[in-house]
Amino acid sequence: MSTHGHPAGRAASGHPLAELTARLRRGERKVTGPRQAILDLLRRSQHPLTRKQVFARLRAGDCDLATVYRSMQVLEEMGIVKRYDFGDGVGRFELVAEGEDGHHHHLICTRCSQVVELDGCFLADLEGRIAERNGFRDISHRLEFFGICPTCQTTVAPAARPPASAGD
Amino acid sequence: MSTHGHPAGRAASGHPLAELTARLRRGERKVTGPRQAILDLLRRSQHPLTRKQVFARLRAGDCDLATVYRSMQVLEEMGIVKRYDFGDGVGRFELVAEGEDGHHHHLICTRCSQVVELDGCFLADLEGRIAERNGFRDISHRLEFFGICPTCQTTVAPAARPPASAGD
DNA sequence: CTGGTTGCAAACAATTTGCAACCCA
DNA sequence: TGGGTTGCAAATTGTTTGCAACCAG
Repeated sequence: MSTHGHPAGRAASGHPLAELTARLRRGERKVTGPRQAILDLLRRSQHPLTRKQVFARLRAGDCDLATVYRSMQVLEEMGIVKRYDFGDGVGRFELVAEGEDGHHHHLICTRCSQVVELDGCFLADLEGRIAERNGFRDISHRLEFFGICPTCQTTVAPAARPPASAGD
Repeated sequence: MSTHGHPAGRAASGHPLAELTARLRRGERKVTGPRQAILDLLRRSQHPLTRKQVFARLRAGDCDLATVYRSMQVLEEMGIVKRYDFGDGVGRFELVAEGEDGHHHHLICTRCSQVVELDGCFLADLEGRIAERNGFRDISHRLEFFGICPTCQTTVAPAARPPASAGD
């Protein structure tokens, strides 16, 4: 497990659109225009997108905002996308590779909102220990890192805030 | 560092109301009725509360909902409370002991929303490694654990959902 | 064909803001 | 007394839902 850089098989061209739509069909769902547009958009994105960002990047008329909401919900239920929370109360969605659970973490710049994908997870043992000590089962976790990226370190501090807009 | 049970000096009677209001004064803020009511409420709570929960538990007329929003913001800016996100998009607030940063994690039951406070943090070294490899500075993180608590394990599964209402 | 989907608008919910009255310092 | 605070209401913003028209299978 590496703890830096872009992941190997995730994001970008790693998901042919055809494979994604096939997953929809297999799940008894229809392959519609809006869904293809959304999947194609996520497919070409390296990092998680908010629903508003997805809507904004769609060509006007491609899909209604309400449909983006409904689609993300369906895709999440089917395990095709996974939702991440960067602590600002806005859900962000990322494609999950076929057959995987998509679990990984991010390093987010609190100045410019740049996102670094961190491969793998390093908390398996800790998680097990915590589950045991507290008698919990089916344990999981959410973990994200925040900091100032190299670029922003050389810049005069703008409006230091938790991650939010920047990419919109 | 322990990884279980209720923390030693946090929560509950650990914060005399007088100490809290003193912190307000020191921060050039006024000690008002609503603020005292909110602080007293947080003081007696073992776990983080949402703004709506705070409002609901106040005696009617003690404070307006808009004031709860404004107060939590002031208290957060002053470092008197810290916000936690349990992944459901709802901010939860917990008092921070004088002079501390309040950093710790939670173990949340996804069935009944019970919260276990986990003392201390075990990611210092990992955090440093990640910062170094990616050239980030002022790094921090958010980490929460989820699972099924002992009680809910013996119960017929209700509406398994991410943590949300339950305590409202 | 036909039921899952979508667009559109209305309904809800959560959070913010304007402003005059109020009250702590 | 004066400026930070508050209550109340209206304005925003984010998310969900009802329903008739539509279209993928």
